[in-house]
Amino acid sequence: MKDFYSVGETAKMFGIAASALRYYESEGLLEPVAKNESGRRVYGPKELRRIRFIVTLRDAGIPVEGIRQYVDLFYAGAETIPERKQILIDHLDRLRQEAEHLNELIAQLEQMISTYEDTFMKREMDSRKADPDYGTKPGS
Amino acid sequence: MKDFYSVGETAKMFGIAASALRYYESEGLLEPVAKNESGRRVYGPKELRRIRFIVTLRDAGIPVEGIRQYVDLFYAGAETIPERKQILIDHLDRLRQEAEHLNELIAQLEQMISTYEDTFMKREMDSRKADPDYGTKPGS
DNA sequence: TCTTTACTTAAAGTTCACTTTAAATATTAC
DNA sequence: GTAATATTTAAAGTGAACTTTAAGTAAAGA
Repeated sequence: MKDFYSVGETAKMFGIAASALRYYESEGLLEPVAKNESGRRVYGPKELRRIRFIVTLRDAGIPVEGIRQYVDLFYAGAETIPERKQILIDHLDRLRQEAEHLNELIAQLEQMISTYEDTFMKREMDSRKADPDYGTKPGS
Repeated sequence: MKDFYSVGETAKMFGIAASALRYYESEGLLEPVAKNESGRRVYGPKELRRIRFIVTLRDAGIPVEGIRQYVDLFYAGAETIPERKQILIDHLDRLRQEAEHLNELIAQLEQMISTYEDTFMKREMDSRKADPDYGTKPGS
């Protein structure tokens, strides 16, 4: 279709806010975007590719600062390819650890919900022994 | 060992900050903690059990506000057990979705790192065609 | 005893990633 | 032509979950 888009159109394309695009630019994730005669940003195919890349990494949980470093390396040239790769590998490690932790939490919650199904709720925060007021309001 | 602990000792026990304990108290996750003659907080077995419960739920990603609701239900009595259970089930669902999303992201990053191992880094943000300056600094 | 460490409160500060606002200009829709 | 919508900037605001600060009191260690 078109080759060039406004900030609003571009934002909609990626499901983000126009202000987020300006923010990415201000943070150096995107090079200064070209402006038309009346000072409005014009996004071409090159910008769209970079935005797609940024959105992917953001979605993967890489912080804006990390992406900025990555982009800086990109501009530093091909000799930074191993370093860039390492950034992705490091983040992959973090994601895997996170996934592992998440699975532990899931197991813990499942335990809370099913194993103690009938009795746990009576003991969750206090045992009957320790809290004879169980089941009554604090001041009653 | 001891039956009662200071805020600092208690915090250390759970690997959180003393200020976090005061914060939880201020947010109604913990009932007002007893104070000694000189106005300092004293944490007994009952408090320790509740703190362990709170820390577990926080670790599971349940927001402070959600835990406050849970605690309120606890004080409302045994008839709120189904509702409390539902809160945990709802959060379990959220965790499972999160885990699923995380696995997709992991697969995506693995793809980025391994499938395009040798060529991807040259095409990640731009293709050669679209960016003939690839590998040089922006202004060169 | 002297000093370092721990605790108290209320209130302000922090971090991250944006979002919102304000005031001005420009474009689009009717 | 006019009104509504979109854009611009810099700067301030947001939300969550704490953390830090300030000013004061108390307890513990040498």
